Amino acid sequence: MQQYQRSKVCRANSWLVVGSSAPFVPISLGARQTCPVTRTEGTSGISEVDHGNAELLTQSVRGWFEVHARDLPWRDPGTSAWGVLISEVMSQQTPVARVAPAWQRWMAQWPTPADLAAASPADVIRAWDRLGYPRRALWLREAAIKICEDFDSAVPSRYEDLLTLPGVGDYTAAAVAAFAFGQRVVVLDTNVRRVIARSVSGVETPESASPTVAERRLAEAMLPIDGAAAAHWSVACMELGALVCTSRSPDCGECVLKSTCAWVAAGRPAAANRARPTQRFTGTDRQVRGKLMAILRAADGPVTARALGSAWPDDTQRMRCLDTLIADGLVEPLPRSRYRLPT
DNA sequence: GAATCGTGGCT
DNA sequence: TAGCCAAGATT
Repeated sequence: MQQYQRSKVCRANSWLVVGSSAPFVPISLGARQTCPVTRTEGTSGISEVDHGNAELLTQSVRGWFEVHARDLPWRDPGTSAWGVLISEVMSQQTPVARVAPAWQRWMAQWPTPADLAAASPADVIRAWDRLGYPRRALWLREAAIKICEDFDSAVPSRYEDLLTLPGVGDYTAAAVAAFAFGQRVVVLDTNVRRVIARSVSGVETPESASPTVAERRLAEAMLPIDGAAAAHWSVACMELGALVCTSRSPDCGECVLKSTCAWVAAGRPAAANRARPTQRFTGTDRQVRGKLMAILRAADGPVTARALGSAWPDDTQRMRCLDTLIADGLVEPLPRSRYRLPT
């Protein structure tokens, strides 16, 4: 039998109410009375958000974070907005543990946007080392130049301005606005999406590949009113997703939300198998590009086409990859079939 | 929406 | 072992 909890509609957030004429049902059969959200039957819209219970959830995670947060270098209170931006871009699709030492070296070399704006592409590509996706290093340099030209050499604080920087998308713009400037913005990364999907919506993983409008509304409804508190919740939620509520093997027994988690209450049902094309890496252009870049990074000066031949035996694929690297601005072609990192 | 874009650790 | 996964952005 279902126990309905009729959540209170906060008048200040009444715009969140969607389809309020439909009957209320709990978000899942196992949802406890502390589940902060109910849905309207037959829709995916949010009916109501119980802000009291949402606050309990966010407070729990924030309290956990205060005890278990990793000691990452950019979490030093003295870190500049520039440092935050660098940490966020470096952390895109790259494990944080691998980012930390690179971030420290990077910040020592280019402590301000103006410093990086004066660097050469070759310098930033080498400093990027093996973080992966080296285009991010070029975008960061271009962002530094734009910051100097359009924003008086200071990292902009507005989400909309941050979005104009190359390599800065929704997540990174929101993360900088929140973590560097204490603004109340929804920070929806893969960790936050997973934690909310499980603890509130009762499903193992978010349904869609990219955040939906419904997800944003839900995340917005759960966001603490105060900007600093909202940012603290976001970073704490990300940390919980990274350390406890992980994608592959969540440690529910040690989770602060175990007693209120909708997914745990439902018996941790597995997500429906959606046949994703298993993305292999071996033999792809990405691997070849990586090998070519590794040779160019290690070389002091220009490299011959013959030297690059050792990267990959397939001439056609190797040359195709070299062309795309040139098109991306990661490689500079020279006369007599020689190549180098762009100066 | 789907494809593309590095790298290395973990299971 | 081979696949999965990691603080996404761009085209």
